[in-house]
Amino acid sequence: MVTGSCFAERLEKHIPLNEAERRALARLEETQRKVKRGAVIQRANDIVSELFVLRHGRVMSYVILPDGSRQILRVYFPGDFIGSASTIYSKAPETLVALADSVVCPFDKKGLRVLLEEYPRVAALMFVLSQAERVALTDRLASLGRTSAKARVAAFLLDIIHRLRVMDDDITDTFDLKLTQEEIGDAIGLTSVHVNRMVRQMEAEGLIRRSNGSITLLNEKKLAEIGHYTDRYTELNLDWLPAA
Amino acid sequence: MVTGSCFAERLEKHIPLNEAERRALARLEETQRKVKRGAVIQRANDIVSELFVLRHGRVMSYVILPDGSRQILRVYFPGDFIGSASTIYSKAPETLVALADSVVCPFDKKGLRVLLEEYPRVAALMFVLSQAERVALTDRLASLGRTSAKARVAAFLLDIIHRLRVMDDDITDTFDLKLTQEEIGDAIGLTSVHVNRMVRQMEAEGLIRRSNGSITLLNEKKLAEIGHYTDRYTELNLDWLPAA
DNA sequence: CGCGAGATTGACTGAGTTCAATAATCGTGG
DNA sequence: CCACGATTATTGAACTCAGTCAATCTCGCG
Repeated sequence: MVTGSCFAERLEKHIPLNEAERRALARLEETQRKVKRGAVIQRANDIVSELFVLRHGRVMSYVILPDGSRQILRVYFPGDFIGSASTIYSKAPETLVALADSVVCPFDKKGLRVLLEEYPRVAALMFVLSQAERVALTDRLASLGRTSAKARVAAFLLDIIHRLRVMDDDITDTFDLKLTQEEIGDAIGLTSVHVNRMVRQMEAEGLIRRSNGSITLLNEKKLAEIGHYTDRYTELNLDWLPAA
Repeated sequence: MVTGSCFAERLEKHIPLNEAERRALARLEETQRKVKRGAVIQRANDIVSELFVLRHGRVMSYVILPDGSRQILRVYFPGDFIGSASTIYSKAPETLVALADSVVCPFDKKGLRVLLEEYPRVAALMFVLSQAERVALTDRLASLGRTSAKARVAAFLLDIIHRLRVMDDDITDTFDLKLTQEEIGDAIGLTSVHVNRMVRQMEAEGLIRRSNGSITLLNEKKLAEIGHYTDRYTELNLDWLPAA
């Protein structure tokens, strides 16, 4: 039997839930599906009616443009709600691939409907958290549109570590990226060659350290300055939502 | 007295509403505020608790990076819900400026709470439409990260005209952009000089025509091809939402 | 008519790409 | 546990798209 809900746990980082809400959210995670690293969870343009909560592991979403180039849209962590575009489109606009061996909990959008109908506070919360996603995306947009290669790498690394910290208090300054340099490039609009140059430069400057796949941020303050980075995950203010 | 709700009208482009829902939405637009072209509606980093429905005119949101460069995040049209980041942040992450003389309807986020609590179907609808915004942003992300200057201009123009068409059936192939070339550049991550080069090139190739501020798309098919553009506004499928 | 914002154009520069070759690492089967 | 094939990382050199700088032009408006 499932012990708890990853998604509820995430929401409770921001606002307390009551027992009924917690139970309702846990129901979304009743079905668990293991996916191996590299496996495609959802393919762009396939007909879908499922969405997912990511329970373990790591997932990315991307699109492939007609010329073959790839834009990675987002990297997801446990507790994230993914594939939500299927709530409005019958054909998936993006591909979902596991970056590490993962566990996803699929559920039909009809299941979401029941949740939204019966737990308006959860509906409000989900609407509100989708705003946080929106702001994160606009930050990326500014990063891609208006900052240098080095700034993009810095902002990307900071974004990842901040999001990991939301769910895992143990993380201090070191984390596993689980992305190749080519994937980093596809996320921030650079070639793998240039990502490499930036990464080595930052390493040479003592901003980061690398060993195996893991990265240590040696000077977060400086990195934030270089990347024009603003943390959008810790300062959420949800007091105005209905009480539990 | 207010005749109707711009926002409700927009929602009904996607799904029918009942009388009570319509009335509740109209309440969000009870207060109307006129803003002149160029006026700042909300300033980044100011403390805010208001959000807005745009009733008439046109508004843009942007951020200014520390080096002074600007990234325009989104252009808004009548019926759009703007400034929604104030639902989670007490300090505005972005600036809102009127691109034309406009009418916005401000309301406190507490007002949103009442709406979300009492009309779960509206809450669901708002959550779901925020997904459409998200997908639009990811399309822009792919555009900025992975496509050429010409492709970005093409995609940008197509995006604007498609969004105008959602609310205004009269629009065929001509529209007023109400943006300078510098602003277009700030929206798609280019300089005004290069936007100019692309625009003239596209004009010379017979893809668009310009007169005064208005633009005519002469070959939408070709433009969509160049810009790798996908229309995300007409194919929404919301059947699974609770019935009215 | 003159002013000022925006558009246009040309010459030059440079950040990031492309191409290509080599080195390091990883996963896997024997 | 090790060798081998396949990714992934690293580096150099040439190239190119878009940026920068700066001058000129256009047009709406007081």
